[in-house]
Amino acid sequence: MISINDKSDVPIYEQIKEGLRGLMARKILLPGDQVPPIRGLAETLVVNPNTIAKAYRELILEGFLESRKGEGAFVAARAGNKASNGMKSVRQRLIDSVQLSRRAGLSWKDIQAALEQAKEEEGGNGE
Amino acid sequence: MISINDKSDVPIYEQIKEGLRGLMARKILLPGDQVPPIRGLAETLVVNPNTIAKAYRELILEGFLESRKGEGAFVAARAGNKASNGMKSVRQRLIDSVQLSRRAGLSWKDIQAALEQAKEEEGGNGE
Amino acid sequence: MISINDKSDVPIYEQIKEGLRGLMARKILLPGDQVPPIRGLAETLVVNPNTIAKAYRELILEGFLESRKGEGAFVAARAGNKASNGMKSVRQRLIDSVQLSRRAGLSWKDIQAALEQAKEEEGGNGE
Amino acid sequence: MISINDKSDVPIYEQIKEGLRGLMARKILLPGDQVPPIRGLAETLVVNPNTIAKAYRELILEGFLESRKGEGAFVAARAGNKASNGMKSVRQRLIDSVQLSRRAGLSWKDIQAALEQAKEEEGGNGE
DNA sequence: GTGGTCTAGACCACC
DNA sequence: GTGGTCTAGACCACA
Repeated sequence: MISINDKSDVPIYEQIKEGLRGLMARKILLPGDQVPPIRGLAETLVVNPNTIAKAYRELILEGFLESRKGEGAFVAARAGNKASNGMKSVRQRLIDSVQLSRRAGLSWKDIQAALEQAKEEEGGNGE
Repeated sequence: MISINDKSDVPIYEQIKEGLRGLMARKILLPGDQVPPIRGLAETLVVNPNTIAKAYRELILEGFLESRKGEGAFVAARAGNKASNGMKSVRQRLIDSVQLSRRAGLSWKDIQAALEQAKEEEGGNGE
Repeated sequence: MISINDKSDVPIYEQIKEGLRGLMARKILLPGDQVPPIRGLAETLVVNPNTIAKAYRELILEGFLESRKGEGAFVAARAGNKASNGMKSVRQRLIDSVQLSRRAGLSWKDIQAALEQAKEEEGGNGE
Repeated sequence: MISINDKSDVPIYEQIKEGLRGLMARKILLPGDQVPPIRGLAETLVVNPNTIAKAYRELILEGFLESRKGEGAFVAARAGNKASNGMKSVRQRLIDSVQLSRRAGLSWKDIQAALEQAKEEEGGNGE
């Protein structure tokens, strides 16, 4: 459902937030759906439960999730639309990353090639 | 020679390291060449000399540079090859970044658009 | 745990690095063990936290330590073996130093006497 | 006549000074003897002539050498006796080095063994 | 002039 | 609380 790259310099809790937002934006997680319990997700992702808790807490503050005591956390009503907004930072980070690669000497051709490689590694299905 | 984006969340000293490694990989800086003096580079990049020193020191530890006290820092013998290898990791990081964006819900079209934006922000001259 | 001689011309951060590597090589610090927090160690050794941070950072780059943000720094998996190897270089440096003393005209007797003096200054407990 | 270890962290000019002082103390260089010309010694040791010049300059200031314009530098009258005094710093450095090794985890036995090894590498003739 | 070390103190991110 | 980055400025060693 969500995958983590713990070698990335992107904080784990951010990766989780973005993973969940992505699932919402792509309508895989729909309003009203329950998101995985903190403990369970922490176990499957092998991260500290506090880290999951932080991700959920922020998503709640940002209005993507709602928590119901004793039941768990659920996707909020208009989360799908909002999720597209939160995506700006993801985009900016990607741009930063490209610019860093440029400064490190990669040509645009190299970068395009890397992009193709990422596409292939994923399974090659365009979207 | 090297450019810095101090708004990026990539540490300045890392940007400097990668910039220099890029110049080595592209054979613009050749073994034996002197790299700019710490204080001078600090002045042109408008950063603290310690930050440059940190970058240089790590490049020395990694074998890309050699320093001769009182003389300056110089590109090490096999720095070019090592830098080319290091380039692979830069590339890998870019791929990681793209994959992370995908997981966060960006479409390939979004990613391509972000790439174009990065190109424009840079000045638009393809390579 | 670690002792510092700030009158030595060996940099403090180097003394700290070697002290820690020694503890690893002697299996007093085992893989997974947490090393003292930067600020705490800085306080007990009466040095600037940056100096400790520099030592830790280099040990991380060399693969002896791992750091987890917000948690602390920990002894890396195969640190013990690496440290034992590193010990060789310590030994070699000692040999270099002895040979330098010889070239400077010290007799073997002088050198032996110096060794005894070092032993006494330490507290005299053989090992 | 003199050998240099450019991997040592002892400055080259110090190694040269100590080498010369050692030759004086051991009566190999006698008062009135001419020491090698700066250029020649720089060439044989493969170091910067400035470095030799610095060593000579300091030895002159310390009274070990005398320079005669147009002729070269010569061992001063009572250099032999004085040389033994200069040896204190050499000794101290050796002690520092031993203490550093101790802090790095070497046992006294290790250190004694290293000493033996240095002796053997030299040729084994006690003095 | 060069690089190397150290201090003091700030601010940030993460847990 | 933890480590990470950066600044400002000092002092030293070397060429």
